[in-house]
Amino acid sequence: MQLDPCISPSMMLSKKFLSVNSSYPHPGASELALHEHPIISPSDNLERSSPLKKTTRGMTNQSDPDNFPDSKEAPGDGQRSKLSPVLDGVSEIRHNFDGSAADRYLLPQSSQSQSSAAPTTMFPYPSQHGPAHPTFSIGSPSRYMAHHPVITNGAYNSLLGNSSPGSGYPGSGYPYTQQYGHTYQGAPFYQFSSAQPGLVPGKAQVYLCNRPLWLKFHRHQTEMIITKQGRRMFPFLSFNISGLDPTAHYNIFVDVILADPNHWRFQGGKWVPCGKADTNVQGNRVYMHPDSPNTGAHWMRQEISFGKMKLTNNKGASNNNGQMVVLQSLHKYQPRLHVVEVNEDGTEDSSQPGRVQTFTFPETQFIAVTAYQNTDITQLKIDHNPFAKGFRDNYDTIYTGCDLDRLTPSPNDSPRSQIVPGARYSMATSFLQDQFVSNYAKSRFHHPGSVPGPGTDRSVPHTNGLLSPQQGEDPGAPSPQRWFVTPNNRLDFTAASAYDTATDFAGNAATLLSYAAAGVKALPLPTAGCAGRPLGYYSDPTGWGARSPPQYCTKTGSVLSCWAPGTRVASSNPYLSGTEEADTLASDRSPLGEDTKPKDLSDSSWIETPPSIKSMDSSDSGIYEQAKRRRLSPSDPAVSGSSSPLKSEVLPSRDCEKNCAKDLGYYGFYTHT
DNA sequence: CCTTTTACATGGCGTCCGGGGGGC
DNA sequence: GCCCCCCGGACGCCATGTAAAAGG
Repeated sequence: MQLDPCISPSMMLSKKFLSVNSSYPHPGASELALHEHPIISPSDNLERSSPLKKTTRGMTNQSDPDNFPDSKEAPGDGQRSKLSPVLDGVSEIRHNFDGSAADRYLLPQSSQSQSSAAPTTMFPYPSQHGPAHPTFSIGSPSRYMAHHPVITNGAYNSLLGNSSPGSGYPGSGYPYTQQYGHTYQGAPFYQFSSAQPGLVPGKAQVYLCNRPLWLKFHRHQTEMIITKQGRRMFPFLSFNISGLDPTAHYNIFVDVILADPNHWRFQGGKWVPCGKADTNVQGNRVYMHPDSPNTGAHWMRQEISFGKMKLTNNKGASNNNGQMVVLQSLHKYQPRLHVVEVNEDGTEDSSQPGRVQTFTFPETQFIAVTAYQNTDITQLKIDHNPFAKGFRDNYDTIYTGCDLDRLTPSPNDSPRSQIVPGARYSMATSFLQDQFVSNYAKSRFHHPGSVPGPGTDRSVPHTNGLLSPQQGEDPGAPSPQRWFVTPNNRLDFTAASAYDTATDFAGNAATLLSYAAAGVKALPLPTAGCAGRPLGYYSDPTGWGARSPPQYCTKTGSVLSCWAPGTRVASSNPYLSGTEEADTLASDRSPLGEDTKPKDLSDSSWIETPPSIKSMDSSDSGIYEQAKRRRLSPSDPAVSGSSSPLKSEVLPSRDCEKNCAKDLGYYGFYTHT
């Protein structure tokens, strides 16, 4: 992989976003998005007076999401219906970042093309037959309500206006449809025009809190179950936002649009396009966050979680359930986050255009299915979704990794606390565990000898399956449970300044921040290796840590500027980029003293391969193979041999260290591009 | 044959209720 | 004896993936 110096954001825009005139972004759009992250000076983001410095007034952010689990109960429902669109000069930002190495190194166009030349590639990124992302024109007011595939003149407000009286959510009223229809019509992939009157420079910076987990799924082509009654997403969408005006009011919602025009089928262990997507799908495609509308301070104070958002294939559900997003099975979708500035009463001020910002995270793409196709995805879901603990019957039996720093939910984790948004943000331990990425999977992803390929066919037994999370424990990685933050004590982006001073810890700033933002509950941290670890999340200047740092995307003037904190290019930025390719740089990282400590954080925040698992993986140990099986017989020697979780905990740290040492090999694997 | 639907088992949380212990 | 608090069990609910049946 060729790495190029940072390209100016404007260049990126002109080349990547503005020059696209085909109906769809080229087949590798997703990959491009994953690898290209224009880098700008953080100062650009401060174009406007820092909202954080402003005095907060009229805050109405005390609503407890838990009190409004349903759209019907959400405050301000009535107001939302009054929202009017601001379609002119909308400040829309396409936020494409996944934290790839591109955060630091931008791929040349040629590389981009190449990367996108393999539409069926499932690894490291899923097949992107055809465009991976919907395209839309900022200049097109219809983007918010285009009825697929035809863009209608409807407007954002009209959509809102269509909301059923009983539901404050646009869901029922949002005739949201696929946006990629825009591209069908040849609309520019991205369209920014500084000449647009009223265009407000991008203010918000958003990052996907649970991005590492998303990436894990993304590697295998994420699948999301859709049912008639609705199924929650897992991983669910969770964001942290900064750069909003603390006193201004915003509506934040997610819509799900077709990522490409294809109908997909899982054949031969991989997803392949099969015919055209059904574009005549009706139903709600929007999920308004229950807290909407609310102040910027509210949105920035905590994590914005969409854990209650449900996916359904029941078209009728769109009329009576704002929580439901109607999708079609075997279609690929792309969720998007929209931030709309509104008046205090929740109405949109049409006199001030450019108050809508859209953020797209390619790694959150998924294919809607009624039954899991790829067993890898199934296993990932089981291993990471606390609600699926019942299927981890080998969870605590065969894995002997050092689970002191478990990254994945333990059997004692609370699924609800992890998922329930709002007040339970303060109980973010749940979220940490739930959305957090265990290390184990990475081992297989990074195994030099087993380049992750397409998922196995469901009829095919696991031959290279996944290890249980427990096995994936990284001895050195601090468990999210051990990262503690005073409840409701948000670690704002400003806290990132700590990155400048602390070099002892490498970590996932994004994750930490998200957790902090969520108000991670303080937990006793008896573990020596982790106890006393400060709340602060420190990056390693060497680039070792912070693989998934907050990635900001903002727009300065007409320029879309995305950057990953810590990008090496922007030396002034203390953050480090968090990318898949970043892993490849691991080998370049200078040792950080003790193996386990500095690396702990990075591992914890990233999906590093747990030493224990890696070693097994690399050695093709029988245990590893067994671990990959969905179910293990308790009588299995490998299982009974380490039946107690405690046993794993008392494993000599020496073993962990030894295993950790082996990790380098895996990191190195990706180093060679 | 493929996809979708449905019933089922599992796990966990919240609520309710009763029992036990302690204080007044 | 009364009241309060704590604890634990029962129950309901929710969410999950699995497996079989049903549908096209």
